[in-house]
Amino acid sequence: MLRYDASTIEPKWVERWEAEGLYRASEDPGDPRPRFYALDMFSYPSGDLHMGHAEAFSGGDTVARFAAMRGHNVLHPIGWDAFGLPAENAAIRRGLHPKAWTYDNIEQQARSFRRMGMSFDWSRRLHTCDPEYYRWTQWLFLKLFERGLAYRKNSPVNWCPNDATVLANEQVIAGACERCGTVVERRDLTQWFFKITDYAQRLLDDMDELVDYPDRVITMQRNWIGRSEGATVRFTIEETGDEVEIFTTRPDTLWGVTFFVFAVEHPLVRRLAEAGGSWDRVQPLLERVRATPLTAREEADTKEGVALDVHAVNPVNGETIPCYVAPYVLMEYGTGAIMAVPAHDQRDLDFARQHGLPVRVVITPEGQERSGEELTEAWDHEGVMVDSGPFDGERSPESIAKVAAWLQEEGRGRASVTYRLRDWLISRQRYWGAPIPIVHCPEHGEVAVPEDQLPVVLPDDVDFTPGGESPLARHPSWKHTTCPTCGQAAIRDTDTMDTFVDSSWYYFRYCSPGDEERAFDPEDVARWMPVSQYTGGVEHAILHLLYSRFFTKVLYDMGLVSFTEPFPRLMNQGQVIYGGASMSKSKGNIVEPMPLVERWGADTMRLMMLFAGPFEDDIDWKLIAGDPDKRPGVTSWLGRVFTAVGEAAERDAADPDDLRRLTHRTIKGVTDDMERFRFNTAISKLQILTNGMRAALDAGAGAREAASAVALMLAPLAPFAAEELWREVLGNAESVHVSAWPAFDEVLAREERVTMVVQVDGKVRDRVEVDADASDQACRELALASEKAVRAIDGRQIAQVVVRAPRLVNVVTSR
RNA sequence: GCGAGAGUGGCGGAACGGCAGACGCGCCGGACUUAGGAUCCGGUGCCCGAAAGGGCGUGGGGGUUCGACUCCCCCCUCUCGCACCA
Repeated sequence: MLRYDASTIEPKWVERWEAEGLYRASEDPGDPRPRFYALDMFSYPSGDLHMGHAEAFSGGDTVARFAAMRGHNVLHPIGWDAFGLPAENAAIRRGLHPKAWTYDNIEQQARSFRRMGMSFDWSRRLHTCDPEYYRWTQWLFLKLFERGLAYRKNSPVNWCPNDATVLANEQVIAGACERCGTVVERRDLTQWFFKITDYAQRLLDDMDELVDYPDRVITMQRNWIGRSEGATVRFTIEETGDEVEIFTTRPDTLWGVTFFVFAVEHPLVRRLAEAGGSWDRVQPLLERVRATPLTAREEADTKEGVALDVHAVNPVNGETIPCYVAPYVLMEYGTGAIMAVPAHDQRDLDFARQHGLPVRVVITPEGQERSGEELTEAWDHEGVMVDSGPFDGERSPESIAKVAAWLQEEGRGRASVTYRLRDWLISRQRYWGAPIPIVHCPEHGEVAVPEDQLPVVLPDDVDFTPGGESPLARHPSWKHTTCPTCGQAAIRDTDTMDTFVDSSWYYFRYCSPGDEERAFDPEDVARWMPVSQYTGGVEHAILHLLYSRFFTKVLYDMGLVSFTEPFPRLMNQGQVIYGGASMSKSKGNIVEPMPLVERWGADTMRLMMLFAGPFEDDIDWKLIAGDPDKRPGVTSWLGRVFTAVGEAAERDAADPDDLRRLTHRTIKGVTDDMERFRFNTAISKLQILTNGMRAALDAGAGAREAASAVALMLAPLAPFAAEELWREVLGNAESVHVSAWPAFDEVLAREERVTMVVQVDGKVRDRVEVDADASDQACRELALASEKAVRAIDGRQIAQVVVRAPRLVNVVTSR
């Protein structure tokens, strides 16, 4: 009897596949096969592979293998997103150099990927921390700089006074530094930004091209970009004559404005406070807010604010209203100043009540009077405009566009659009990243490093522990250079780029691995891209995907690529959790995939992941794993597949008809499931076919056709077992992974006899075997002849008989 | 607060508006075994019943339909995302 033993099968095929170059994408221009670019979100080398990798790459690899068997020339590359803070911090904790730590992890992960049997084209392997790679990251920075899409400005950041370093928002936990627990401060630093806001509208519009995306990713991106339509209106400060613009989505409430509020960072605040004589009251507020960490700002309490003691003139009615400065108005959104309409905005109402400001109702529910003084909740629903000059009686919200048009005519404002999206801050005052290829010249300012001097190499001999300024700035010689323009002494930019810059273009590089002349060859990219199927975690639903979409549009504008969306199809795997919570070291609930692979095999690991449920759903390992020393269910199944295929291979008899029908029905169903990434139901159908083979073999019949079909369909899911069966047991010469996906015979796939359900008044009373092509009339007669149905009808009159041949007859009685 | 998604046996999960619980795990019983963490066979939603059979069942309540896990409305719970966005 043929026994299944992963430990002898799997290492053997890892080596043979490698020797045969089985997964190398073909660059032969004469290759007639359609291309298929199967892309997995590349790995971050923070240690060995974890369960999340195991699941995501199991799915991605299944997609790639299925595409290959369906006749595609598949590009399935792998690489490492290897720069960045997590690696740097982990290395510092261990007293290692980030480079050594990172490359060690990459090697470890690469070994694990091989052991798992991933069908990668290893010849395209890349690491974003290689100078050969980040040279082109720097080149892309320069291209953005040339186009005015990379610029420097002063911006507030989170600052840990103990570690003396800037922290990313994600590193601030409850207002404190994640490493030392010190309360984080706010500092203003000059930083590099990418002008992604220029592309806000295109990033929205082009979502139409994302043909197969999870809805929630679309929604999250849409919300993140946060487009709001409304109007920009110009108010004048009475005391100083300054003109101040505000953005509002509700220009129809302009006649209800009773005060005006500035954000604390608004550039006019100090001047106005001095003009109004309120500076001694305003200054403490500004200082307090400045000292508050950015992350805590958002939770800051309600309606504090200070009167500036100056006034704004409402351009629609000439009214004079008091001005305030308050933290609830954000400098980052709109213009950093707002018109306040307490009757129709809850925040404004809260503020008005706190500060004793008037409330004026200008939109009322149809036919109702409302007094502002009695209002407890702002009215933000539709209604009719009142006390609104020329617009009295107009219906809101339809009137919004009319008011905006009128503002424009009158020269007091204009219809406008505002986005929540902000420019992408890419500066990091940390060591482990691609240096920003800019030289600061005392005479010429920010000067691009000439392309032929790239890469600006990250030096190894750096004290990279955080401590006051960029580690690169502390290097004794690195930053000293000459200005490319004038040759005078100049200083390199000592910041490095956000890791997300590295990962925003790696999928282009895969198309032209090792190209020393350019980031990628447009012809290679034209041949392979856009990506056919992108697979990865939903945690990248916003940043990585948005940045990649942005980069692609910039490259399109540069004429280097002919498409504007890099990933029209995206598949998100769920997370692997444990006991309802994410796995983490502090919870002590981490389960690693490699021990499972060593013990039961990579095929078992893959099948456990894919059979656990729909690919996009979370997997709670605690619920599906069972005893780690006991043979998992999917392993037992592979064992049954082996014995059945082994017996079938030795038997001469033909497959019996009912097994043949089951085989073809299974091919049809599994093909459909695979196309829709329904791996769990595909596996279930293969298990049913396995059971069918067992029954046929036990009855003394053959099962060779079924055996071949099983081996082929198993190939994308359990590649080692499938290969062993295909080549060693069934005696095929070619690898199962370059064999054609099985075809099915429509006639055989159709069922011959089906179970017809007989219902009486909607309740199942009998089941009758009928021919699959039975007529309505025949089904009706059979149903009415059913003894059980007759008993259930119990002599009542039949009001209606619903027939859905051949599956169902429902006899409705009158009562 | 706003937005999105999800609630089905002991568990993971199946079900073009038409047999609810496929497939698997677990469990129960049996076979083979020195052994079982191996393998094979049978059973397994809940309740009543010896059985035949009957009743109840997809978070709760309404609705549409001959027929609803599926479609519509309201509510509850959970998960995720955003969160003073003017």
